[in-house]
Amino acid sequence: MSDKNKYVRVIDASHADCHALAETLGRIGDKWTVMVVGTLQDGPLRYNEIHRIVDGISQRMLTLTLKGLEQDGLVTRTMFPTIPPRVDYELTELGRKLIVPLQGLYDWAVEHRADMLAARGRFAEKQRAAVSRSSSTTLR
Amino acid sequence: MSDKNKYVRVIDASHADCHALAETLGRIGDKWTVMVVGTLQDGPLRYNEIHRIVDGISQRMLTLTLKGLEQDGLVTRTMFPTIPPRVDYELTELGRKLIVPLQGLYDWAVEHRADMLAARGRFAEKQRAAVSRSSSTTLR
DNA sequence: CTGAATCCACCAAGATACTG
DNA sequence: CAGTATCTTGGTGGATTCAG
Repeated sequence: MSDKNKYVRVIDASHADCHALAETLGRIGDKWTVMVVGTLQDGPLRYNEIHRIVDGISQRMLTLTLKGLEQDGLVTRTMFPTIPPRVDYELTELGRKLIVPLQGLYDWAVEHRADMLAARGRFAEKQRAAVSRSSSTTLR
Repeated sequence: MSDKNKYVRVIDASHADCHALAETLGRIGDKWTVMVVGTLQDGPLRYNEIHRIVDGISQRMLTLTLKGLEQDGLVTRTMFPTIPPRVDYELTELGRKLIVPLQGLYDWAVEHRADMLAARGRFAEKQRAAVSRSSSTTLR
């Protein structure tokens, strides 16, 4: 495990392995999954507790997101057949391990968000300049 | 910068900051972005070189993906006004920094993909069991 | 070669209402 | 409380064609 990284210079040797990363991002890279995982990192929560915390998510999307996470073994679903019913969701060991690389990405996002926004601004500027230049040449 | 992490226990303190991560994942978490970044990590490439390597991506999606990456300042676009035209794409410093956290996620994906597939199998099994149970109770 | 433009199919996701 | 069912819609992505 430790000697594995010695020979891995970058993301992967063959680009075929890159599909693994793309596949994983396809699962957790949607709009809600990481936020739900984020709310669960401090301990188990009930359905409506998550619903209140994430705020903005619809019942449908919360249900689908939780089902997807359960399907991938990232959270456990515990049902208490009481009245009223109670369902707890909790990160599994696998889910907690996911938080580590997610943390790395989070740090990157926080640290470089300003750079990205600045780049957006410069890009928009260049776009407007290019448009005005092409329109002036075509109109005359 | 170094003392910042001392007070960050997990992903974030307030859930509001979690939006930064969700926002970033929304940009790079699509089907093609990480694969394009992966192909560019070894050096600059031309449009058609990327097109051949990524294989499966349409011209439209490649163009849109590259434009998005350029917009966010993750790649640079260099145009040579020759005939035939030639355009090089290269990771910026910001883009190369992104590879580090991406590597972490990649390692997680490779290491735990088997676990996820196993969890999928167990989930499908439980689903089928639940369906057959409910159908047998309703039919009798 | 490097795109842009157009058309189209699919589905992800929101709103709403209903159920056990 | 914890979902499911249904409808609707905006956007995403693929195929194809055109252009500089």
